[in-house]
Amino acid sequence: MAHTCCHKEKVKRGLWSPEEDEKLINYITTHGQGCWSSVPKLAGLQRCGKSCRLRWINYLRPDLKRGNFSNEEAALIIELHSILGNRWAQIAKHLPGRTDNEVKNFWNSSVKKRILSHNIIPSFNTFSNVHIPFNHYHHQDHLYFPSSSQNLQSNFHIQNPVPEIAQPIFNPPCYEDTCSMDCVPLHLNSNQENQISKSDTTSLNIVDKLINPTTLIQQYDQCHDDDLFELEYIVPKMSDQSFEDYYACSNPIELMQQYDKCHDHHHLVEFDQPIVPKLFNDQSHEDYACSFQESSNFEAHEAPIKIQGYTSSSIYSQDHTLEANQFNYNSC
DNA sequence: AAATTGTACAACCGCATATTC
DNA sequence: AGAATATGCGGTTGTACAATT
Repeated sequence: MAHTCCHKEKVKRGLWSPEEDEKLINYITTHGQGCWSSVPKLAGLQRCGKSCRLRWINYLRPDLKRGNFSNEEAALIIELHSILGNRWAQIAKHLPGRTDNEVKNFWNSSVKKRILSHNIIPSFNTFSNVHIPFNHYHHQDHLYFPSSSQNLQSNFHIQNPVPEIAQPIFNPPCYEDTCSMDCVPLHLNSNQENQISKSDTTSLNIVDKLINPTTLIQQYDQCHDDDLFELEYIVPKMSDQSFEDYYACSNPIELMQQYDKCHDHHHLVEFDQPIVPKLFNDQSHEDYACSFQESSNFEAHEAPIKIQGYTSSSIYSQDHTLEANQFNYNSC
């Protein structure tokens, strides 16, 4: 069935011929990108507008890089995928000259295959010791926590997911070395701080949204020997980070404007988007901790919190429950 | 050499959201 | 305001080619 944009026309489908490509290139280079639904008629193509758009964006655009992915690109895709999940378009925005389709195909062929065959998440080192030029992306776009609907487990079709309730095997050095969360340096203004400190329910909700320690440890126990891919959600470890180590989840221009407004670092609350940790160069999977998908849902006004005294040891209490007074909230 | 299987990636489909009328 | 249309996205399929049997 034809798309709505071309229901009146008889449309060709399948692979594009060189002649069709030429017509489309000629039209777009002459007239620019506009209303795709009118392109087929104007360009003399028996294709639907949607197909023309896809062909241009994914194949004919002059700024496309094409060719094999470099090790740096591969590592960046893996890194971004651990944060963004299957949001290929978002990932592709960080890879100049690459399309969402290309990234998706690359993931589904090369990376996924590697994961399934080795039962690991390929780390940067898997694709050689590359230096990820994150500074290049610092102000160009935004990063998000994983969405609630997407996670590694569903992406990889894991056969034996970590069970909801598992018998924890406590091994203190392991947590301290690999999974510590000494500080979650988010930011809060005084009003918000008061609101939170006056409401245990609210503060606990926020903490719970950020981290569910019991499940974190249980899951980590299940797979801390390089099977980190089995963790439900992998996020950068948050420890001893300053504002400089964070991105705000806004669009790049907005981010820069907001950053300019408050680069004295004392008015971060003016950011109206959640703030997330910046990815570091040379991070390995050891630099990651597990978090719940709900972490993506915390609201901007909830984000500016600082939690101190929150170590991986302390979160492992005997009855596996959290007490509100385990946390100190400090404005920044 | 032919048939089969595997792989990469181009293209399509359906859906959600945005925009226009 | 709501319907119609356009756009963008992610999942999936189709196809060409390579590798294997």
